[in-house]
Amino acid sequence: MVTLKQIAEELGISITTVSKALKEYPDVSKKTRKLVRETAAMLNYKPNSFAVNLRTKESKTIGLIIPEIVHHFFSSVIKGIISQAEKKGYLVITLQSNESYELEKKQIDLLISKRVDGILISLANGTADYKHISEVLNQETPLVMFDKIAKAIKCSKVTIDDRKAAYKATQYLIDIGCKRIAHFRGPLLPQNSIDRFLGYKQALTDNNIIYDPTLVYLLNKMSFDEGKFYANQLLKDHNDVDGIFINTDLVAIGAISEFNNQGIKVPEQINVIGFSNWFMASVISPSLTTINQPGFEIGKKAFKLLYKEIKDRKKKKIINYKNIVLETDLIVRESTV
Amino acid sequence: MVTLKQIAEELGISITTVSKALKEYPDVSKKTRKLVRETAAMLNYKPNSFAVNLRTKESKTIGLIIPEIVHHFFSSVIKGIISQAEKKGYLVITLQSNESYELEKKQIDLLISKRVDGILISLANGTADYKHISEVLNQETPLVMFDKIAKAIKCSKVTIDDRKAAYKATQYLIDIGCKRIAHFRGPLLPQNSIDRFLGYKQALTDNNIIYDPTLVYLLNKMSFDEGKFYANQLLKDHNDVDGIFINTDLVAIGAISEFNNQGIKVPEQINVIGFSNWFMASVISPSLTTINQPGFEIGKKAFKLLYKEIKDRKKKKIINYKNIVLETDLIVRESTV
DNA sequence: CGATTTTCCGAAAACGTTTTCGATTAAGAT
DNA sequence: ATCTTAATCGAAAACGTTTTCGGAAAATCG
Repeated sequence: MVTLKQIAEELGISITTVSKALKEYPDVSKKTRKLVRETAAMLNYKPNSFAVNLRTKESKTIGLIIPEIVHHFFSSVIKGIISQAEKKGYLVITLQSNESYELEKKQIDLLISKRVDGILISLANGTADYKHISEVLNQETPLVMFDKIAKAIKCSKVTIDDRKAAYKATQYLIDIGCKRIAHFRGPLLPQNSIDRFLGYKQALTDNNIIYDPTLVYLLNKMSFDEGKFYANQLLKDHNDVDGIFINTDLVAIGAISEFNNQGIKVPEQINVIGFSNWFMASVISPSLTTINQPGFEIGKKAFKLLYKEIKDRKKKKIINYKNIVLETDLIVRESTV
Repeated sequence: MVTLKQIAEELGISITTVSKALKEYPDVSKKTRKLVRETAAMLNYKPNSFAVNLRTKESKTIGLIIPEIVHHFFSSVIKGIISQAEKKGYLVITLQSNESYELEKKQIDLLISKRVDGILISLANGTADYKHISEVLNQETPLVMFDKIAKAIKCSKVTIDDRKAAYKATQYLIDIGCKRIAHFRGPLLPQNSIDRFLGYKQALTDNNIIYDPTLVYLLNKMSFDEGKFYANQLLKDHNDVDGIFINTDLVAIGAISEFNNQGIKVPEQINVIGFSNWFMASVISPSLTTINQPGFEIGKKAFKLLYKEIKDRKKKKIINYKNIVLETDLIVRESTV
């Protein structure tokens, strides 16, 4: 591995001059600059990033913690983050919390130890207290949250308006004539499922439909099988339901599968709307009407915010945290009339 | 940020002793070791990894280059790699080549510049020459390939036996009574689609079924829509096909969708087998019979090989490259009788 | 031609570790 | 008491870069 020293010896000049020449300092003559550049290229010189890091105190690396990698939405986010980071010369270290608070804590520690320049995180479902996050903030390490956030923490965030999106979905069901609209909701944590439930409820009351709690089913694992299970349950409990807004595409697909099996026609007998717009939703039949959750965009925006904060901190600027809320679209497909 | 120096001053001993105490050197007394440990903990000391890297010449970080992140198989691989790496104290930097040779080259350069301890890579479809890979190997940087590999390169590899898997799939179609079996194959690069085609062909001839080239369709983008398109084409060209082995689940799902639309019963009229076992395959209807490509396992094994090579190189051991070929299973579902 | 400015270069310190090797002290042996 | 050995510590070099600051040489000016 060739070093500045070797280039210096090769040319009979000092290390200092070589270093400055390569960084285009104005106080080294154009002639030597060129000379240094050429021999550096010839020797295939690559700066030792360990030394650079030590000297400059930054690694041009950020950490990313997500609950689950094998997941259409999150992998889209990762892609958005990485694509944007690469443009700015940043590399990203990805970690998976597996929805576990304990792991999340360890991983934050790991990243801090590695001295990443910043952290991007979507909280695990299991995370209820935020000491580990506060510590990061105290250490002056930039951090931005996305999707599954903690409202109480003072930092930049990028999310969608779950409540509004859910409202939009429910309103659509109402608009196409549904009178009895059920909802499969998620657990009490994270906030997202609460907001989606609230949006659903709000849409009902705004349209003078009385909210019936028995039409709301609380799922825990949010799996395909749970979708099937509760679809079956729903059919037993209520024979008059004509529309259903479901917290997650995967569950919705499970429900549709169950409806198919039982000979219930979607959308003729029951209209189904999912949430997230997983790729899957477009290829099943009937294809699923759903809310598009722009993962790639969320990732890009999250990185941009983090990048700005890193830069601002370096310039000792005061940083004002932003709260970006991305728009969601209702994507109408075959599961609604 | 607290350093060794600060701990040393706090205790009135030398930096050397502090460092050695923390690393449990036997030449520092148990008493001081304990003392140092305690004050280090009290001051919340975290070694500066930049300095450690510089000194030890290793970063405990590996690079990972994959063609596409938003992809069930690859994200499973990532998960496998990260989970295993974490256990061994390694962090992983993920990059996406987007199936582009140029990008792949740049990213390899980037990782080398960052001085990762090793590289894991699945080649882009666009890569035909391997100079960039050879360079890595020349630099003595451990590298292992997985899934989309270059047979010509001397390094460890982990793959599945595409040919055998395809043979298995085709044989199954024959076993359940199919007489006219079509195949949707992938492009000429990477090797995988060739091998799968070869496996298909072999199974036919081994069963005394004459190979009919008009039953093989070469797709390029391997998309859902292409699946639909060629399914339609197949129906026009041949009315006697009773089974089809398709290179990729996504295409297979497209084909099934087209068959559904045209009122062709799967599996009664046409049996369909896919490849990869994307999650999607289990939730569509009819659910898809397919070959399970164990992404998570591939990732784990790939990291383990890389890890071993990193260790061996440090010990100046001679390294013998391994070629791990993982078993695949045929997962029978509703798309075959 | 002397004075002043500009241009160009390099010495040296610093970043925070790790590790070698020699020094000092304490303990044990004679 | 002296000598040997073991136990404990620290000085210093090294990893490869960046950057400050001062100095020498060259160019400009009066």
